[in-house]
Amino acid sequence: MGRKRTKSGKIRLAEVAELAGVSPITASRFFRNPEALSVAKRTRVESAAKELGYVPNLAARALASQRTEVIGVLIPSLTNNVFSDVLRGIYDASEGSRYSIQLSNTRYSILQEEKLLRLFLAQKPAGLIVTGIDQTAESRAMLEAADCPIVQIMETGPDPVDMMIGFSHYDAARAAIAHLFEQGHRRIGFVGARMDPRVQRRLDGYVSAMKDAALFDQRLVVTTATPTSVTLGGALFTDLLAREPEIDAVFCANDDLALGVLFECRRREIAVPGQIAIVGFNDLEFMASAVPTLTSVRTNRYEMGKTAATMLIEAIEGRRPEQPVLDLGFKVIERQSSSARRSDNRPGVSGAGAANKMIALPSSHD
Amino acid sequence: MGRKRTKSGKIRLAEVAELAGVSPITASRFFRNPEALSVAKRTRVESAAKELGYVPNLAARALASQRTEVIGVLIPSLTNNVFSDVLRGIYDASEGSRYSIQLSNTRYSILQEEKLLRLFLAQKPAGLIVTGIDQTAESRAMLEAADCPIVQIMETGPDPVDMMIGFSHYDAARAAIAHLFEQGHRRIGFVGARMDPRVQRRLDGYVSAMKDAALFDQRLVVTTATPTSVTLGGALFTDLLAREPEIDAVFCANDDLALGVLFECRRREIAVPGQIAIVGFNDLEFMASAVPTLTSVRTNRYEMGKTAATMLIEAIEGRRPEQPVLDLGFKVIERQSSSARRSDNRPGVSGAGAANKMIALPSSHD
DNA sequence: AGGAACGTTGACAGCGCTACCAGCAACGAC
DNA sequence: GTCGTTGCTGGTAGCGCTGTCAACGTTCCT
Repeated sequence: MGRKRTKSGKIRLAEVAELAGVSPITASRFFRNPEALSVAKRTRVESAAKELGYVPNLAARALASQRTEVIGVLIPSLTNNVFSDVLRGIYDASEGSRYSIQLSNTRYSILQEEKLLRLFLAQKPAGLIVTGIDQTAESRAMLEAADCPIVQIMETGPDPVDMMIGFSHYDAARAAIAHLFEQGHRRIGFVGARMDPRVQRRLDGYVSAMKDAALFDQRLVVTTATPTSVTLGGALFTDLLAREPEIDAVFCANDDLALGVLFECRRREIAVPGQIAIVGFNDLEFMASAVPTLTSVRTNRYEMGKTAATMLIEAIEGRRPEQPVLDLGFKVIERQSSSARRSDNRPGVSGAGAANKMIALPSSHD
Repeated sequence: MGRKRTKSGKIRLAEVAELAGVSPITASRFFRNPEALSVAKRTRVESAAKELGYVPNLAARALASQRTEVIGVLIPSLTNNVFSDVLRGIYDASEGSRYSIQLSNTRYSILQEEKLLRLFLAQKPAGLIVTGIDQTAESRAMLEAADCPIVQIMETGPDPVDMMIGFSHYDAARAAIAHLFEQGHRRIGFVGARMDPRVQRRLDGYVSAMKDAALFDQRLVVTTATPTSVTLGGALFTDLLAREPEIDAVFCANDDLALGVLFECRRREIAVPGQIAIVGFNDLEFMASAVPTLTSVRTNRYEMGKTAATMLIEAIEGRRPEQPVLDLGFKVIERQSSSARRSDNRPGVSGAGAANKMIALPSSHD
């Protein structure tokens, strides 16, 4: 009557239990909460499972327990370097745990995010990682009604749904501008692409810092909804120069744009930082090795992903972190591209030689 | 008797069936094979499902049907730009289908890959995408025994497990070297990092091309197992120059290295391409916007991911592609950094000006 | 010595869905 | 008119695991 071996030849929990001489339910407990077993049975089940090469059937487990061991991750982009670092952190943290990552790409659309959220939630994930704090009202309601831990990543803000880990893009932008002020720059342009909420907040930080110094001018701001790229950095900078030839610095909303600006300067024989200083955002690896080296705002992307996933897993397992909102901060990494202005006698258009001399400038930090 | 509404308040198939006035099994069929229903019942079930907001329980479905709707993807790195493009293609292709992507990172370890493969296979995935053709014997055996379609991506080779989509890294490297030969370069260095199998094959292609021209010299090759980076490109190039100061071109195993070499040249005031030509690999976005623009070998990464996933899904659903092995090819995109050597009178060390003149050179393609 | 408290174990009854097969009507072939 | 054949539908019986609860033995307290 009782089926012996399953037709597919797969090892089931029942086989393990039989070999170990315990009931199936005891074997089941071994995999969920080993401490609940006596040491004798624990070792018996363990060796039986190993001997048979038992692998639990996740679908059956999910069905019976009414929950899955899936962590849903919603990010806006798969190509942006920023997110690949975050993702790597998330995957690293999930590795070795029982949880698996289910990734979806919102493509910077909060409507798409809402749709994906609905899909995820229907499968009762163990936890959820979502990007940012700008969800639709509907998404927000779903998140709040969800009976699983949730971490919002990439930025901090008031009113977290549950846990939150990130930093203030607004403050980071202000710090970048403050650094440029310190170095003696005054007419500082802003170059931004994609203009997702976090880039927007960087712009807000830029605007407020400039206004505080009574230096704000709308003509200094060039943005586009187009996805970011190095080439785009050059194009936006070209626009900026056309509007406002007298700028002495550019704050770029990300490093790709900054690199594009650097190349465009080289193309136009504009000395960096002699004539124009450049500051990027994120501190991608290449910033330290460009010529001149490029100043940027370092953000802890890998740590953000890793910590988010770690916190989430802890919370799933009932150990809520003492500190549900974490600000990982940022750091302005000062390099050659934003060194102090030397003098007023700007090098002429044949300034390529001058640009080369920049190499002699000391790299401030890092 | 029969339980009415599930305690969790969730809508089940039974509720949909009841509202539609059909048996549960008929409702079930609607979601798997709508054509099998009469038009009347089909529309009834459809509207009932919509009205109740029914979402199928994937765990139950997987348990009952003994298979999942998960496509496993094994890639070696999450940070490498190359893979993020491939991944984007895979996710784009899976979107809208019933299949979900389960991603794992082998970290360039075939042992790790074997472990992950075992894990994946135990959950009976609907299909599998694996990177490359260098699996362990054990992995290979598991793949061959797997009863699901499999696509190997990133390169082509003999003896596919099932389907395969990629290109020949060996041929691509040879084409890059042939291009440099055409431009008059002879002492061509090779710079490579990580040295995973595909980079190794690029090196093999380089070696064979150089040997064919009787120009091979072991001192021209600088490699390291270290993961690639822009900074590393500069360091490896420095090594190469120390070994062999008389080189006139560098073939970089990827674009990050190429950018690092470019920066190092700038730092050393070596004219590109006047004194040294640079060719990269992959044709990342920034290559077209560097100064000088950088020649690279374009590979169709996004298409590779997208086509792989599309082929896989087709195969899962029983429509095996007529052509199970697909070579997506490559293309040498000739840009300023590898333009023809002009003359023998090399510009002096103050060659930065000369480098700037490069801007005037026409960009060949793209 | 009695009883509470604890730690450990097992029986039962599904979780929500689908594979399998049987049934039934409608239709055409002979 | 009988017999397949086809198209559609439904019943039965699980898929492999776990939640719940009861039962058991042991220890410790009073």
